[in-house]
Amino acid sequence: MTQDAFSKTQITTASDQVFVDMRREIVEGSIEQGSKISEPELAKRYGVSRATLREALNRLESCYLIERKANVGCRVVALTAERLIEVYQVRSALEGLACRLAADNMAADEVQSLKQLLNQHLQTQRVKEGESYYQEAGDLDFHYRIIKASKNDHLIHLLSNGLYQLIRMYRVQMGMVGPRVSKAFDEHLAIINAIENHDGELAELLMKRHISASQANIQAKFERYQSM
Amino acid sequence: MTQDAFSKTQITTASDQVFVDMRREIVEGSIEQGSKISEPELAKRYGVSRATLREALNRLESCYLIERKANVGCRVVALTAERLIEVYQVRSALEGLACRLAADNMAADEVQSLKQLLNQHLQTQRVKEGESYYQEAGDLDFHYRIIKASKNDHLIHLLSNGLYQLIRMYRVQMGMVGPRVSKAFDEHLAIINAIENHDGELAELLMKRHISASQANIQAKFERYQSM
DNA sequence: TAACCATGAATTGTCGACAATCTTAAAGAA
DNA sequence: TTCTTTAAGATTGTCGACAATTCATGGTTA
Repeated sequence: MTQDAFSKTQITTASDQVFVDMRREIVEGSIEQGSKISEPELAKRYGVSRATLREALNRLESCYLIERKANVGCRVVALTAERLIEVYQVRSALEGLACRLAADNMAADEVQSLKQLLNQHLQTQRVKEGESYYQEAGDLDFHYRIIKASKNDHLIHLLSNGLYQLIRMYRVQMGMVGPRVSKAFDEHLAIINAIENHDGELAELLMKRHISASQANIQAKFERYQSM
Repeated sequence: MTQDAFSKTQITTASDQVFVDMRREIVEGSIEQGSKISEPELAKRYGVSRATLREALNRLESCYLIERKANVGCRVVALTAERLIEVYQVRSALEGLACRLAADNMAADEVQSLKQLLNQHLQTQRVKEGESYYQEAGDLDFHYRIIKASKNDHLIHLLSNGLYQLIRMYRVQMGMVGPRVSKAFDEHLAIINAIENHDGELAELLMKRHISASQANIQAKFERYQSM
């Protein structure tokens, strides 16, 4: 079944629940990056059998949060500078594409709704000065809307189920809060304008730059983090 | 474990074997596209338990060859025109990126080796006139080398484990053999030249065009196929 | 007739136990 | 000492059975 990263999807089975729980714990760092995973231990902790746990592990592997080796076991993905660059290169290409498609497809009222969302975020931001949660959530929300507007289901799945948890893991564990708030807002605005004008080429370019800026930001933080 | 789509990776476990076997059968159409999958039936057929089979099913889902619904079951992916377009849009973006990175990274001797491979394919092509297998394999080989030359492991995984089996499925089941042989060869050559000159921008552009041409080709075939 | 509800069959999800493999640590040889 | 070998322990892979859910069939009612 397709587990969406953003909207709350229906959780029907026990392995669904374990998957969602573990995903959160890994992204937030409760389960440490790079650490070995013991199946018997985790199965006991979540109160399920190993079969159920392994089902969840398989899905976590699909979204790149853990790595498996046959007859050896699972390990939580390790956050490295190299991987960060790799992931952002892919993200840039895919979200650039999504943005171009959105510019082609998005109807006028959808654009208006997106603009409204952005203004709303700005207001919330002003009120809750310094509070980082809203920024992160707002940013995610903005990107997710554009991704969905691409109307390309395969692309949507690839980004929201495949890449975004890993990206979030870097951001959360690096404690991304930051001075990029207002700048990011301007960039978002420029992207919306390009989409509104159905200028796919420009929208793609702007999105790629926006993501590059985000990468530079997090990368700097990562290097500072590693030198400690 | 990471199952590579091209190079023959070590098969250690029973579910590995089932995964590889089923993958081939799905891609080649022995297991019909869109058909429902019965776990008990297939488990018996492959001579393994359901647990082992389900492990394989999970991996097949990761490379987009089957789709699961909770408490309902699995279904082989259905080949549709819409999905074909979606997949090729993603492929274009990702392989364009790979090609650009390859142009940045590839050493002179690697480029030479790739050129040699291409010439070799041309010769084989001339000898085995009309035989399509070599063309298909040659094309795959060429693309795979460039993908690997990107040196971006995440991208490599995404393409070779994620997208290529699905693309192959379309190509195989549409019976792609065809008049694009010599044209594709010229396009490949132009791409290599751009890479050799470390002109990443051009290499990316040419690769995207090459893939677009390939898409147009298979799409036409698909529409002809569907109208029958 | 058509729509709706039981009931049973079949399928998927989950469990605990066994087999195969890897890891660790101790014992022995160079 | 250091490297190799071996045996015990622990971990993963696989199996068959049970529980929960869905699907198909037939019967009932409007």
